[in-house]
Formats: sequence, C-alpha cells, structure tokens
Amino acid sequence: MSVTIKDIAKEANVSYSTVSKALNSSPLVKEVTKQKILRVAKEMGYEPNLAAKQLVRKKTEVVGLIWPTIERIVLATLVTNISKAFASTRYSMILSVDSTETAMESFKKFQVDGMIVFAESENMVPEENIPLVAYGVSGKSEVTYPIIDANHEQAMDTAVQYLYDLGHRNIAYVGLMNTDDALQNEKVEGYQKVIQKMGLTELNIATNGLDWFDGYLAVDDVLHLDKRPTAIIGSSYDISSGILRALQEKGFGVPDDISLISYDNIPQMETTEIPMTCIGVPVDELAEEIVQTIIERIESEEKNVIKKLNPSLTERESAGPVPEEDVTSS
Amino acid sequence: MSVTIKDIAKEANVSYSTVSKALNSSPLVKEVTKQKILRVAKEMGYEPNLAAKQLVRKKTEVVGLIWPTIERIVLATLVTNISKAFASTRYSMILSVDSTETAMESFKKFQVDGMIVFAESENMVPEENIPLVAYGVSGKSEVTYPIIDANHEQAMDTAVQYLYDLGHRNIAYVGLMNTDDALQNEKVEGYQKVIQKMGLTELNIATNGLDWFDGYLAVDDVLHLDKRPTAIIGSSYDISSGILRALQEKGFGVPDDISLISYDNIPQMETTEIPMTCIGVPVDELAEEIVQTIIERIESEEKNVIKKLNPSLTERESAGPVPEEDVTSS
DNA sequence: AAAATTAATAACAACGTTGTTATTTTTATG
DNA sequence: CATAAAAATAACAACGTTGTTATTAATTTT
Repeated sequence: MSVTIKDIAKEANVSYSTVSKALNSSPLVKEVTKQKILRVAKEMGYEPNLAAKQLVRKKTEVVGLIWPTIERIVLATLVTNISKAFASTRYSMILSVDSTETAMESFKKFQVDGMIVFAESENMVPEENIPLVAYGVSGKSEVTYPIIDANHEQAMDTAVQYLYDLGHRNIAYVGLMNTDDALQNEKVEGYQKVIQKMGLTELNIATNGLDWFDGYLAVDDVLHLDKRPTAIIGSSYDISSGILRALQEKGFGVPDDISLISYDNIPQMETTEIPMTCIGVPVDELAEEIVQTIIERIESEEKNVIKKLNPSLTERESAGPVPEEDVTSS
Repeated sequence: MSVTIKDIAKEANVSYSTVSKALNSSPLVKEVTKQKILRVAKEMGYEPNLAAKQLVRKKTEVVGLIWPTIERIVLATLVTNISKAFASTRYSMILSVDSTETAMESFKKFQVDGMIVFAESENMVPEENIPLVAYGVSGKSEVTYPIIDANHEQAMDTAVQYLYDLGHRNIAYVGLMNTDDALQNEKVEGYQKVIQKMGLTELNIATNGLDWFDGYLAVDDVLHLDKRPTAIIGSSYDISSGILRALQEKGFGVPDDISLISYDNIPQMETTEIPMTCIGVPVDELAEEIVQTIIERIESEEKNVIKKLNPSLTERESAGPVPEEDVTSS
C-alpha cells in the first residue's frame, strides 16, 4: 500500500510522467511544478520502488562485496571502511560471507552492478558481464579484472629506511614465512630485499601463524638471536600487538630499548598499549580506491589495470632512536 | 539481453503465461508440456528476473542481517552459520555492517522481507511493517519483536553441576564484571546463583575486557586466590584460550591440575591447544533457530515470543576429575 | 494578431513477471 | 455423435517505474 508516483500525480494534479521527471530533476519540468511535486511527494512519504526502477533501467546501483573469511581484524576494518566509502556515492553495498562461488551466484541473481572480491580465493571465475575488482596480491598477471594491491616492497623499504635513519642497524622481521600465502611472502621478500640492498643482516623470525599469540611467542626467538635487534618489524596488527606485550613483560621498554614498527595501517594502531608506529596503505585510502575503481569499472569500459597503492608510515610512539649502549656495541 | 519467458515461449511454441506456470510447477499445465518448457528454459540458460518478480509479488525473499560490530569471533561464527542456514531455505541473506539505523534504512530500500539484528544496539526502532527478530539479551521485555536468547542461567547451572560431579568444589569464574553489557552480567549472575544454591564459595575473577589477553592475565589473579580453584569457567572463547595458555605456561596441566570449561559452543573450541569442554547453545542450533523464527515471522502473523534456547555441554579434554591432592586438602 | 517556435505537460509503450479471465482442446456423458 | 464438463492453454491486465512521442500552452516572430 505504499505511495507511488501515480498517487502523487493525482494529488498534485499532474500526469505521472511529469512526477517521474520532477523526481529525477529533469530540465523538462518547470521549476515551480517541480517544487510542488517534490513537496507533495515528501508530504505523502513517497519512497521509490527499486524493483520497478531496476526493471526498466537494468541497473541496481548495488555492488556486492564478497568476504568469505571473516577473521582478521584488518579485513574487518577494511570492510567497514569500504562500506563507509560507498555511503558518499549513489551506490549501496551488500555483503556476503558465503564462498566466492556461492556469493557470486547470489549476487548475479540480485543483479548487482559490480562485485568486489578479496582475492584470497585464488582462481575464481568472474561472472560474465558483471564488473569485478579484486583486492589482494597481483601475482599471476593474466587477469581480466582490475586488482588493487599495496606496494609491499616499498612499504618495507620505507620502514627499514625510517629505522635506519634513527640509527638502527639490527632490524628483525617477525612474521609468517615459507607459506603459500602470497601476501605474507611479498612482505618477507620485501624486507629481505631492502636489508640486502642496505648491506644489513637479515634477521628473520618465523611465526607459526598470524595471531596475537604467534607474535607473543616469537619474542623468545628474537631475544635469542646472536645479534639482538634494536628494532622489530611486526608483520601485522595482531602479531605486533603480541610482540609489544611480550617485550613489556620481559622488561624491555618500547621504544627505549627496542623499537617496533607494525605492518598494516589501521586506526586500531593508535590504541595499543603503546601507540604503534606503522607502515602500510591507510585503510581509508585503500577503501576509497577500491570503491572508486569498481564504480569506474561499472560506469565506463575501463581497462584492467593493476593498481599498486603507495604505503605511508604513520609515526607514533613505538619506534624511536637506537639506545646509546647499542650504538657503541654495534 | 538475457533470455525471458517470452523467448522461451516462442521457442517452445506456447504462450508466455504457460511458461510462467510451468516454471512455477503450477498444476494447471500438462506434465509433458511442462517438461518441454523446462528443457527449453535450461537450454537457453534462462535466469528469472528478480526485479520483475518482485514488482508483481511484492516479496523479495531476502532477509537482511545487521551486524554493526565486526569483532568477536563468536559473532562471526554465528553470522557464517546463519548464512549457511539460509542456504537450505528459499530465502537469501544479505549483510550490512552499517549502524543499525543506516542498515535498516537501506534494507527498507531493498525491500527485504525481514531483518535480523544483534541486539547489541539498544533501543532501536524496528521498521514499520518489516518483520524483525533480534538475537541477544531479553532484558527489557516490552518489545514488539521476537528475541532469541540463550538460557545463560541454565548454562552455568549445567557447567557447575558437571564440575561438581567430577569432584570439584572450588570453581572460579573468569569474565567481565560490573559492566553495562547485559549479556556478560547474565553470565556472572548465573554463575553466582548456582554457586550459592550449591553451597559453594564464589570465586569471581574480573577481567578488564573480553580479549584473549584479558584471560591470559586473569590467571595471575586466579592463582593468588586464597582457595586455589581446581576448576575455572572462562566466560568466552577468547578469554578461555588466554586462560588455557597462561595455565600451560605456569606449569599447570589441563585438566590434570586444573579443569577448564569455556562459555560459547562453537566449533573452534575443538582446535585450541587442548580441545576445550564448553557450554552454550551450539552455534548451528542458534543459527537454525534464528532463521526459523524470522521466516515464521515473515510468513505468518507470529506472536512476539521470547525464545530461550537451552545450552548444552560439549565434553572435550579440558575438564576432568579433581586431582587427588586437592580432594584430601579440601 | 496569425504563424512559427519553444516550453511544458500529458499519453503511452516498454521492462519481465504473476495471476485472473477468456478461449480452445480434450475427455466424459447420455 | 452431439453436448456438457473438465483440462489445458492463451490472452491480457496488472505491478511502479523510465523514456520516447504526442499534445497543449506559452512565447516569439513577423
């Protein structure tokens, strides 16, 4: 029983096609009648019928986000940010937590205008005719859709350089290694590349997983290293939080004794025990770029670019100059 | 350019209304023509147009799930399970991570048939005319929608009884206390009630939060208790995992020295360091109940019941008989 | 002030379904 | 074997929009 443009038309003494034009701000309708129609529409509590609109326009202005792995906090934050980013566009976003395949199928039914996928799900087959962008690793290059990726190598470069400038020479990396997780690999390799380039020594500490506790445990290994590092790069928010806690418990001041930089640039870094200096593409930028890209892809026949976003370093309190004693001893 | 029922009609030499009926298995169409139509439809790759269907039927067969706080793993698991539960119905589910208000508005635009809300968001105003069910605490009773809740008191009762039967007399509870989180409060109060009823001593250990680390830290307090407990009830998956780790690190065997039962009945309990005995409504049951309820609410004019689900105890390895020395010393 | 031009509005056919009513075909009945 | 009854199919009007074409009203132009 909801109010339709025909109801408005009757009330405002115009034809319903005029109402339609007025509601869409067509230049074909006189300003004064438009205003009247708008007023009546508001008074009657008009809500456009999406299904009808969709039926004739063949557009939904909805994009689907597929997020099959509800787990890591970074992704959760990214999802929230993407959702926020859509708010300022004329598109809406819906979310699915099904497998990529199932989700794509149901999004196709809904006739979404586009899809966003977290490319954790390898070798997925994009739905014919529905624009898609992926966020993730741009490894295998022969893709038919845009990929948004972070420049992990540059991130490591920036982080190490930053620590180097603070006087650090023994810089460890704590994270998952020798896995088939392409993202983690890019991080480690980025770290190793920079360290070599700068003539420093690699201090690789492999964790068992990506959780808080894996970082917490890794600190033991860090402290048993021949060269005790003066700085640590933690490979993710969770890992770094664990590292931070363990360091505190073992009586190391951060950053007075040991500096810590975390990968991932999310707001939560502000509220750890000691606000963490971090490196990575800020989530809000990332989110913005993702929604821009899918919208471009929907509205124009955009090419299939791989966009590498530049990370930035956010200075907080967990990283500082190398302590005096270490300067002399090294 | 997708294929419509009219295309099928032409191909199969019938009228399009017959096609419609055939596709909906109407008894009004002869079996053989129905089969032919179905075959042709399949051959042509027919996909029904949801918008058109929705326009005439005024139903979307979609329910929206509002999940404004992407954080706790239990909720994430619940969401996944709800999504799975919908798979075996004719309804689809879409998810929003916006604020309850925003999400409701956009779901209203999509004309979902129903909504599911996690009642973290207090005093929300349900959308007129759209069925809604909430999962959460049934505290204030004057609601106009069904609430699915777990019987927390009975959960504690079962857990304590189970430990009692194993010989435990000193049973501690570790969790958030004195907060305005109604759910947490129900848990503590449940615990305290049972303990009193059974003539045991309350051993309340308050944590600072609900994270892994809060459980980890709480173990210190547990061990400094006058009466060292032989069993602990952890208030959530994260808390209990932290407790488990801390106990191990401090050299306590689980369950040989100390037994542990965790609140929350999710599959992840199976894969902790030591598979955890846990208490709570199994997530899959919970999910099933939630989707049943919303569907009932959509399809019939159901009353606004508050459903309290019965928890069950899943026996694993973290809880066992009280150790010998404690039996004598108590 | 009539004709030509432009501006404003109205009419109406889509869009792809469903559901109701009208028509045709088949089967049963006397 | 006509005729009534039942079964199967076809026709067509919704549903609430948009966009195109037709009509009317208001301006210019001469």
